[in-house]
Amino acid sequence: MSKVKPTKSSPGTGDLSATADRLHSAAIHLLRRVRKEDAIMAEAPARLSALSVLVFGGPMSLGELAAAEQVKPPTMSRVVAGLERNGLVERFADSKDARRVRLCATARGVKLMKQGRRRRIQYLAQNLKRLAADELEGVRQAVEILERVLNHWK
Amino acid sequence: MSKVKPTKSSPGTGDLSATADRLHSAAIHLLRRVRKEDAIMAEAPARLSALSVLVFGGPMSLGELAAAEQVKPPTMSRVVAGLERNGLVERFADSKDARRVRLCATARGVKLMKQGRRRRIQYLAQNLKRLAADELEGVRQAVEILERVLNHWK
DNA sequence: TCTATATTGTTAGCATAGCTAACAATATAT
DNA sequence: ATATATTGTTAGCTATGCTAACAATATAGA
Repeated sequence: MSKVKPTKSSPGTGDLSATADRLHSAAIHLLRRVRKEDAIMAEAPARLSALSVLVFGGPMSLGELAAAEQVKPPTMSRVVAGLERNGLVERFADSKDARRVRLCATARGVKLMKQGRRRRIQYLAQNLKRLAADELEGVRQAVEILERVLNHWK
Repeated sequence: MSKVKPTKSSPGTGDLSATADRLHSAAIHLLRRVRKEDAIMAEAPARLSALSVLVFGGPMSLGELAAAEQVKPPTMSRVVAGLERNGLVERFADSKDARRVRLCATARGVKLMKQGRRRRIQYLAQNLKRLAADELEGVRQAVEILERVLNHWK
């Protein structure tokens, strides 16, 4: 996008602006690519993301899952309905509170996530080949930084 | 997320898998946050992204814009229709080829993009404050690496 | 030239995914 | 016992992705 020449000392506003824009744009395009790969799994991105939380985070209620995915309950309600229809998630009654629903990934759901993981390995490995080892390390560190920032976001 | 124990030899596979997953997840959550900010502008993400390409890349045809945004022409057709309805983009006839449409950002469209940029500066600046200068630099370099990878993606 | 093919963009129709508003069912507090 | 709060669903809106089918225009070939 913008050709920001390393403007002198202070990591200045212009630099930050460019980084913000480019990070935004990179995220958009990265997700578009990954979506094309995930299409083979016949599950849409929001579903895969929610399923991932259930598989790696363990069973939880609908509200908790919605909070984890930062969407409103009605949205998650429909996402879960789709996952349930496809046999990837099961609902159980909460013994303590009849309003709540306990959501669990099924064996098939877990299997699908593992397949997706394998697919992403292949996909990324194929496309990160031209990266030097230290560049890959740079990406890895940046992801950690981003996670930290996102977790403490205001 | 996943507890991938570094499975045997090849230095990368488990690590690469985790990086892939976390990068994917970080991108999803980053966009969700940014979308909440952009909501104030009353323009949806795909529109802002397309408008950004027009503002910073100059006028182009619908097909070119679709290619730049990696979506199919019908999708971009509707995105542009929305931008046009809101007075952010104008269409002009191509003098050489009556099938083609020349898309231009209006003054209002340019202004909106600049406001959005300013907003993102504030937004990111606010949330990157706790990053050390070298961490911020790390993010910046990682964005460059990602851009390069995305540009040469297969 | 006339005709066949290719390109460019639109429209229609489908699915996913976000939202708010309004509701039912259940828990909790007064 | 009644009022209020919480949890989740349903209905209905918008936006964004897709494919298929079409119209309009350009281009290539007989």
